[in-house]
Amino acid sequence: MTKRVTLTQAWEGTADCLNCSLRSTALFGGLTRDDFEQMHEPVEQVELQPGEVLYNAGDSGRYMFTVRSGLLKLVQYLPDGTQRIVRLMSSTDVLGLEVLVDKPYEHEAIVLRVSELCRYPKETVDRFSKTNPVLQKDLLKQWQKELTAADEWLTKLSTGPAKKRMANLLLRLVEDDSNECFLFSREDIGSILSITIETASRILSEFKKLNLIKEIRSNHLELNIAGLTELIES
Amino acid sequence: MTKRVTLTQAWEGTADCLNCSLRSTALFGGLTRDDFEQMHEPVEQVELQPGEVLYNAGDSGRYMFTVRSGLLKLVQYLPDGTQRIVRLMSSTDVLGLEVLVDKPYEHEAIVLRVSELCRYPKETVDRFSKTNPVLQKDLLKQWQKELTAADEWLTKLSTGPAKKRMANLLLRLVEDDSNECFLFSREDIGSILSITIETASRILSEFKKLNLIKEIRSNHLELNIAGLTELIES
DNA sequence: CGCGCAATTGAGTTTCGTCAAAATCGGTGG
DNA sequence: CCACCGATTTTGACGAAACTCAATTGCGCG
Repeated sequence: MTKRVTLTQAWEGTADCLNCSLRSTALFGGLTRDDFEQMHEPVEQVELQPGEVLYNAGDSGRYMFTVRSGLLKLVQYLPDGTQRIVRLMSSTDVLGLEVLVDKPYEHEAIVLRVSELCRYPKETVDRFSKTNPVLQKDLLKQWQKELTAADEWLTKLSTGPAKKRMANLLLRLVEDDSNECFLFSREDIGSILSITIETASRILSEFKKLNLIKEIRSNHLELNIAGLTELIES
Repeated sequence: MTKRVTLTQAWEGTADCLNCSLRSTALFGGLTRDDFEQMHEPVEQVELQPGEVLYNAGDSGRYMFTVRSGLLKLVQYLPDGTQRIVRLMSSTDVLGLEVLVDKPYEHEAIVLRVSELCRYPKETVDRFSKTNPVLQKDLLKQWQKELTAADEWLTKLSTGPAKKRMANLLLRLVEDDSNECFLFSREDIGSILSITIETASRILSEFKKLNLIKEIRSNHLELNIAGLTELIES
């Protein structure tokens, strides 16, 4: 089991949205200085450590979150107790969209790597989206982004033989414009690809033998992108 | 391969949205008589036959669709040619939300059972959503509905052993308030559960032996709901 | 250095896919 | 009405892939 640490850290530090480096790609890109000054409740910013739980499935919260940096996992559980990671969230992704339509959080959100998040109440989004068509459209875009990600998760990471799924995962984890990526625990890999930790380990060992990957240092891989791509298309 | 029939049928018959029986649950539930009269392009209605293709992945269309009755599948393809059904759409579901954010259709939409659809251009939705908060919220709800469905598809129909996945599929296909359901081709079942047609067939045979299902007539099943539920939770 | 946890490796079993053959279904035409 | 055809489904035998259980190794940290 992955460690569970309840989130005790206080949300401290009001974010400086106007000078935010992500502003153009984030949800509040279309808001003006005036808008920010009119907010009843400021956007708060926080840094979270691996293992911390942002929220639990079923919680009825009023907060939404934008990822500034880092990586989180969204987890759901099956009736028989099986755990499944249904999405990975990183920079510019929005967590908790569902509270906007008055639903409780649908996943457990757990931090995988040190992450910086912005937090804002749904009322803020609600209010500005009524009059601001840009925010309105950005909301739809975020939702569509998540839906596309969900479909890709299904087709690329949950269909076909485990080796191809693993190759797809590795390519997805590549930090842009490089051929390197960081891995996480076999437990998490298994829960993403729906395989056991043993199979995950075996496949990675085989990939090393075939020179498809090279372990630079612990959990830091150099990928043979061409080779992995070929494997997927075969 | 499933049959492919191109959609030649003309869209005929303007829909009577004001008296639509689905109006309260559909996208235009919040519009008034005035709104409907102001539409540049009317909502059109059509009936489609099994096998007909509503749109292809990659098509850049301007139409969205609401399912009045029937059943359609949304299909995506993998690099190696594998086909995967990523969602089933039935009454009150909306197809083609992605055109609202100027994306081409992300799936191939194919009719599984005789279906009645309403068709409307995205401009209509765009225009009314700007001023109509109800439609605005309904849009978000539709998106969230699809996202939830996508997550459930992943956890229930794509995780764990094939028998449990099949049981989950059968329970999902139950016509409400009964214990009966209609099946489709083994090909489609396979493409939903990511198994071969042979495994699909074998599992159904075994379910019959175990009295988990009973075939009333061809592809029409009576389910032992308690038994299937137990299987899933074991 | 040694403890604890995660990861790897191995052996045996189960599940599922592949290939091939037989059975069934639906429709068509004699 | 029945015989026939093609397509789909079912069944069987075998092999490959993935899981389980168990033992071992490796790593981080006190």
